[in-house]
Amino acid sequence: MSEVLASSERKVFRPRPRMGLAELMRDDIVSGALPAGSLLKTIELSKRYGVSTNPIREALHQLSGEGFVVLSRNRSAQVRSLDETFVRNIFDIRTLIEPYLIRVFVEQARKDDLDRAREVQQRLEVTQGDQVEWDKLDEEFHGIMYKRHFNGEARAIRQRHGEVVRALARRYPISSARRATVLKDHWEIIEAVEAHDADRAAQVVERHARGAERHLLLRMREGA
Amino acid sequence: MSEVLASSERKVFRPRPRMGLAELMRDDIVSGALPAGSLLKTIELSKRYGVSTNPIREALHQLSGEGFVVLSRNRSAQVRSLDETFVRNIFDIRTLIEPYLIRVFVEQARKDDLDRAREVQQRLEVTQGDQVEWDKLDEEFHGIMYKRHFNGEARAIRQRHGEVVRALARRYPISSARRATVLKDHWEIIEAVEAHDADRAAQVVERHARGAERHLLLRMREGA
DNA sequence: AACACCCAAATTATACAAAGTCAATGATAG
DNA sequence: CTATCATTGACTTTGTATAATTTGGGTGTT
Repeated sequence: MSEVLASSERKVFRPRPRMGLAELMRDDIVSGALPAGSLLKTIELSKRYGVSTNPIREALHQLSGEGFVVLSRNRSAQVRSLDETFVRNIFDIRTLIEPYLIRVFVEQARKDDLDRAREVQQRLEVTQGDQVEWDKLDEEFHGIMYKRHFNGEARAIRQRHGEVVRALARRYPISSARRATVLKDHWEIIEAVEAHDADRAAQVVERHARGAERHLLLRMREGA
Repeated sequence: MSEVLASSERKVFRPRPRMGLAELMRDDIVSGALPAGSLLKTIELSKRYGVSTNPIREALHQLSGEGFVVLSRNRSAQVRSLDETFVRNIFDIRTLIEPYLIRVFVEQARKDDLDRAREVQQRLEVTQGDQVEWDKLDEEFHGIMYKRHFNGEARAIRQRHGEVVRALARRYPISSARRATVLKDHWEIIEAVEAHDADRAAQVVERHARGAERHLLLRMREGA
């Protein structure tokens, strides 16, 4: 019937544009490309990301579940502000969860896990300038210790919070002093795990998280 | 142009059916109406709930964010199994978060909060048979102590986990022995808060949560 | 200032097209 | 003859498009 819209004009069902529209949008939120408080209108977003409104709405629902946007009926979604309070909240939870996670690793750590951790740690030592590479290795280091924990819920919470923190850290890069402290903490964690000292490992991990929080907050205050 | 579909046949845009399709579906999941592991096909669901597939897809995304269903690309969503492992995982996290939450309440508790808590507690004492009423009051009791905590992320996690547990508890009702223990725990919490003893409050709350976990697991094993 | 009205945007319904999944079927090699 | 692998087709999800309708906020009138 209607040849008005020739096939040249019609958008042509991008098969798998998606390796995560929600992930894309989350990155844009945390990186500041979608500023806190801004109104996310589905049509604008659909233009911005080159998809129709349906996937946008689904992504918004997912992000709402994750706490990055606030939905209200018949109103534009709003970007959740990622301020100091938010960072503090996230790190409070992280400070509870990470010691809980590491205790299991102390008991179940295999030799090849520890070898891998040491290897990653050595690569961290020589990674100087590159923030992204550093973040990747740091996540891998901790990921080795948590990835086999039975509590998938806890792992998921830590994972989500980690993504926020990493994205924020890209905005406020790490100092070299902090890097040195991180490296020291990591070696101490490895030592504690090798010694099967769960209490010490948990304690170091907690201190490690608190240190990361303090450093990020400091950077946010002076860098904003 | 097309009058082919007369208004008699066309579904007529239900104006505000939705105060939570996702909530409806979540209840059906936790209550077992949508059995664990079953495949959630969007068309079937749209018939079941009397809406079109669009809202269904959005609800599925939200439930996926909340962890009740598992989405994989190009495959039907699957209902997450709410088994013992899941309960244990949730309570592990709850056992970390609730003591953290109560500590702030010990410091900030107002007189009217405590009065209200006592009032709710007295209503709990006389609530015998009604599981739903009991759950409502129990949630209100703890809600009083947590609702003003600054950490909205932690509150949200606890809230979500609480909903699951309550829904499961409807399937495996509480025993009268457990009720007595809960009442004793609650008075002990009130006492600790009044005495400004954060450590004791945290300790009691942790024990309270562990007790709830043990009781629910027991019921699940014998009741299934 | 109170009120009605209008408009932009969201919400829902529906239809259709493209692409992935899965299983059954059939062909082929050993 | 049997086991393995490729093809096919039904079913399902994912995406695009558009119409009908509600909602909430802003605008203008009294």
